[in-house]
Amino acid sequence: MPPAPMPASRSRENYLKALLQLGAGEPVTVTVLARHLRVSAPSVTNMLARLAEERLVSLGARGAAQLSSAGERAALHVLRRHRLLETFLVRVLDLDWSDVHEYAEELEHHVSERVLDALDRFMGHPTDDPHGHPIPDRHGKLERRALAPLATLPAGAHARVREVRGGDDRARMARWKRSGLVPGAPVRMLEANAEDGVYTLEIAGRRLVSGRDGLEGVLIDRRPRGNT
Amino acid sequence: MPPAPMPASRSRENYLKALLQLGAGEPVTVTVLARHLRVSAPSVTNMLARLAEERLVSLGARGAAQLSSAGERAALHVLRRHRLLETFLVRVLDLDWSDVHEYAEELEHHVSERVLDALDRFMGHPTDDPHGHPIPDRHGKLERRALAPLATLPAGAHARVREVRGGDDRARMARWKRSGLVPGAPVRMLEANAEDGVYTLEIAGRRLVSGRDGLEGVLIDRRPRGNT
DNA sequence: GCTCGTCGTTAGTCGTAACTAATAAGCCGA
DNA sequence: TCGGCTTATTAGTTACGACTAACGACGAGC
Repeated sequence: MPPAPMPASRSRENYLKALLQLGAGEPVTVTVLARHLRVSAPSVTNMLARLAEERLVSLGARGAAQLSSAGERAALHVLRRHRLLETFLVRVLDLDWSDVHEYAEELEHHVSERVLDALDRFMGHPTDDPHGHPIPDRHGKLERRALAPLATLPAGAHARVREVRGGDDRARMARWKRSGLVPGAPVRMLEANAEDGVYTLEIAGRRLVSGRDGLEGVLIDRRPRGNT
Repeated sequence: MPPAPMPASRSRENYLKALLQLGAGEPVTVTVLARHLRVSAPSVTNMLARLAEERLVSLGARGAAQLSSAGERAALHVLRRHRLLETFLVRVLDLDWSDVHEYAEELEHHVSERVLDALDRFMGHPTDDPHGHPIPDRHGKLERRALAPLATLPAGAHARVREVRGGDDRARMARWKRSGLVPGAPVRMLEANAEDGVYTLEIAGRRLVSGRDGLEGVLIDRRPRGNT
C-alpha cells in the first residue's frame, strides 16, 4: 500500500478502522461508532465532520457515515498493520493469542511502512493473522470469504473453525483458547438447540456446551455437511 | 524495570531521555534542551515545571534541570526500550544501521513491557545496541564505560571502535558506515593534526582522511597504545 | 395529534503540548 | 556602572481530541 497519503493521527485511524469493520460498506451511525470506540456521541459527530472535510468519509442523513474510497484505502492500511503485528507477536515473539490484540492496537499507529514491510518479509508474507482473519496485502486488497457462524452448523455436521472475531475481549479469547476453539480446529455439532440457544459441540475430540453468546464471532467455512 | 510508574506521554519521555543523555548526572539548561528537542525555550520551561511538579526533575538556578532518581529510572527505562528496539530492527529485521534510530524513536513510546521483554528474550538478551551503546538491563542498570574520542588516539596507535554516537543524524551515520567506522572495527591513527583538525586513519585496512567534526561521537576503548 | 424516548448536533470547556511576543534577569565589556 | 547580549520566564494563542449540558428532530405508542 505505498500510495496511502498517511491520514495521520491515532484517533483518525481508529475511526477509519471502526468504520471499515462495523460498516462493511454500509453506513454506520454515530451511536454505534461511539459505543465501539468508547467515546461520547458529540466526539463522533465532531470527528466525522473532520474526516468528511478530508474526503475520507461521506456523510448521509441522520449521521450515517460511510468510508470514501480514499478512506477505505487508509482503513485497510491500518487493518494490515494491525493484523501483521498480531501475527508477529504470536508467531515470532510467542505472546499469548488472547493478549496480542491490545498490543497491536497500540503499535499499529506507530509502525512505519519500512518496518512493516520488513516484518512481513521476515515472516514470509503471511496471509492470515492468528485469529484467522485475512491480512490485506500491501495494495490494500482484502480476501473476501463466505463464512458462517458456528451456531448455524446443523446437528451432526462437521466443519472447521476458520475465523474468531472480537479480539478486543481478552477474557472471551482466553475462554475460546481453553476450549480449543481456535482457527483450524475441527468441530462437530452434537446438539443444536436454537430456541434455548444451547449448543453442544465436539472440538478436536473434546466436548463443549455453550450458549449462543459464547459462540458469537466463531466462524466456520460454509460447508454445512462437510466432513473432517 | 518493572517498578517504573509509567511517566506516560511521548513528550515527557523525550524530555526525560534528553536530560539523561545531555546531562549525564549534571544539570542541563533550558536552551540546550530546547535545541536538542527542537522546541522553543518557553515550551521547555513549561514542561520542566510540570516534570518538577511530578518530582521527576529538580530545578536549580537559571533554569538548570536535573533528573531526580525517579526521573532517572524512568529515563533509563525509555533508553532501554530505544536500544532494544534498534537492536531488533537491525539484527532481526535487517534494516539499515543508519536508519533505525528514527523508527526506534517512534516505537519506544508505544511498546509495552510484555512485548519488550519478549523481544529481549527472542534476541537472547543483547547487551549492546547496533551503535555499540550498552543496553540498560530490566532494572535500569546501565554499564558505565570509560571511552575516549577517536580523535584523541595518538599517531601510530591502534584501537577498536566501541561506540558511535549521534544516531539522529542519518547522513552522518551513513557516512560512517560507508567508511567502515562501526563498532568493533579496528582503527589505526596514521596522522593526527590537532591544530588543523585533520586526521588520517586506517580503518579495517582502508584509509580515511577526516576533519575533527567528522569523527565527533566515535569512541574507542581507552587503550591509547594498544594493539589490534 | 401529542408526548416520550432515542439520536444527533451545537455550544462551551478541559488538558496537553506546542507556538510567538514581550518582559525580566544575569553577565560581559567598555 | 551602564548598555547590550544571552537566557529564562510570563502571557496569551493555537490545534487536537476528548468531555458535559442543552437543544432539536424523529418515530412509536397512546
